[in-house]
Amino acid sequence: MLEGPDAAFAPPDRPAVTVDVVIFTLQERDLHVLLLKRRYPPYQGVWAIPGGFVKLHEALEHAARRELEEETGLHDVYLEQLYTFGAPDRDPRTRVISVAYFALVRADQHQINGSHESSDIGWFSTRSLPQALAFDHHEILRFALDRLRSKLEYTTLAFQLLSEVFTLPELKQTYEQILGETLDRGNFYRKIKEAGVLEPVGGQRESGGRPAALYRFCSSRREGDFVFRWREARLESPPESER
Amino acid sequence: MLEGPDAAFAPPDRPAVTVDVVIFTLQERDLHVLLLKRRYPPYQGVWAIPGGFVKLHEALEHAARRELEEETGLHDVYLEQLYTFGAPDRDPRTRVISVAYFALVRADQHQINGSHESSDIGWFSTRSLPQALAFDHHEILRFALDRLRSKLEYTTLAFQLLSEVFTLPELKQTYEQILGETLDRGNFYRKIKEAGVLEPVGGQRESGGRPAALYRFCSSRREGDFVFRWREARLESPPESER
DNA sequence: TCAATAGTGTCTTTGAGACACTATCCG
DNA sequence: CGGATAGTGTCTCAAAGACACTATTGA
Repeated sequence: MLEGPDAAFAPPDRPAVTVDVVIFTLQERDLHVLLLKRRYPPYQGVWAIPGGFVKLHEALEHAARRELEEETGLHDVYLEQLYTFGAPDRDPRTRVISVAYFALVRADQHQINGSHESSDIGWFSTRSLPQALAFDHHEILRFALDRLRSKLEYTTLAFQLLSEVFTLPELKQTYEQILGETLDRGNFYRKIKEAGVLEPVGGQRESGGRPAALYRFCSSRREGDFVFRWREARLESPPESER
Repeated sequence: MLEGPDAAFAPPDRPAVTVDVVIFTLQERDLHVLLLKRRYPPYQGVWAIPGGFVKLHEALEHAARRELEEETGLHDVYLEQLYTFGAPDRDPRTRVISVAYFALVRADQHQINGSHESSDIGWFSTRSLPQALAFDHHEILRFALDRLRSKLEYTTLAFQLLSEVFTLPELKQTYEQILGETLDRGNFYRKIKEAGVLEPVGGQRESGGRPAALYRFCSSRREGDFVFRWREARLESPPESER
C-alpha cells in the first residue's frame, strides 16, 4: 500500500478531498434537490450541490452530515455514500477529489429555506434543474438519481421521503414520481402489504373521495432491508466519465 | 518516528488519498484475491491489498490501473470503483482516505507471480484468508466480495473471470463458487442461453465423461448489461463501519 | 456393458401484470 | 343519485424451480 518507509509523512502535494451531498426531498409531490448559488469563484453565481472540505481527522460520513447540518439545519436523515469523483480537472483551481453522498429528507422536515431565506439557496425539481451547474455536479446529480431509482425497487428507501405517517396513495405517488412511470394500484398495494413493513395507525386522510387509511413504516425492520422488486430489470446505470 | 527530516514539513492539512485494489481471479476452481506482504511499518510483514498513493494530477481509475499493472503486470482487466473508506484512524501514521476498487482477472491471465516470484506476494482463496490483514483490509475484502456476489446475479461479470473460451459446466461452477451454493444444471443452462450472450465456438473439452462444448462470451454486449436475475433476493450488504 | 459427465424436456408453483369489482366519502 | 378516490379480488401468463430423461465419452 504505502511504498516506502513512512512515505505518507513526506508525500508530494496531496489532492484536496471534499464531500458533496445530494439532498433529496419530496415537495409538491415532486422529487427535489437542494442547490446553493456559489458566492465565490470558480463558478461564482452558479448553482451547486452543497459540500465542503473534509477536515483532517474527520470521518467522511461525519463531514457529510456536518455539511448537511450547516446548510440545512437537518440531522438524523438517511445518508449513503454514492461514489467518489476524481477526474483531475474537475476543479479548475487544484486537484479536488469529491466523495459524493446522497441524503433523503422527510417531506415533513424540509422547511429549511427559512434559515437561509435568500435567493442563494433553493429546492429544484429534478425535472427542471438549472441548465448550468458548477463543476461536474450534473454528473453527480444524475448518478444520485440513478442510484435512488435503482434502490427504490428492493429497499425501503422511499419511506425516508414521506412523513412519518402516510397513506397508501401517497406512497404509491412517491414511487411513481421517482420512477417516472405509473404503477397499478392493486399490484402495488399487494406487494407493499406482502412485504410486511406497514403498520396501520388509526385515522384517515381526506382526499376528495373516500378517505385513505393512515400507515406508518414498521420500525422492526431497518433501512435497506429487502422489500420487493419490480419485475422489469432497471439497472443502476453507472456509465459516466469514470468506470 | 521520523523526527528529523520530516519535522521540516508543516503538518499536512489535507488527508492523503490512496487507491486500493482487490484483485479477484479464479484458481483451482476457487475464487482468489491477490495480497502483498508489507515490507515497511506499519503492519510490516502483514498481508495487505495492493494499493498506493494517488498522484496529484492522476485520475482515480488511472491510479488503480497503474497500481494493478505495477503489482501484477496486468492491464485491460475489468475494474470498478467499490467504495471509499475514510475512517480517521484507519492508518496509524496519518489520515489516509482510500478509494477502493475491485478488479477481475481472467483465469488464463493470472500467471503473474512469476515476475515477483517471492514469498511476499500471493493468491489467497477467499475461503482461507490470512487471519491478520493490514489496516481495514478485511472490511474492504468483505465489501468487495459482497459486491461481486451481488452483481453476479444481474450482470455478465462472471465471464470476466473465465478464460476467453469456456464450457457451460465451467461457467456454472464459477457461479457456484462465488455464490457459495449449488445451482440446478437445467435451469442454469436455460437462463444463460436465453440471455443470448453465448457464442458457440467449435470444439469440445474433455472432462471424464461426455466432452463439453466450448463457448465464448458474445462481445456484442458490453459488460454490465443485464443477463438474468436469480429469484432469491441477495442484497449488496453494506452494513460496515461506514454507512 | 457401466460410470461419469453433458445436455434437454417438462411439470409444478410462484408471482407479476391487467383489470374488474366493491367501498366510502362528498355533493 | 353520481363523481371521485380508496381498497380488494381474480384471471392470465411468464418465468423460476424441481427433476427426470436422453446423449456422448472412456474404461
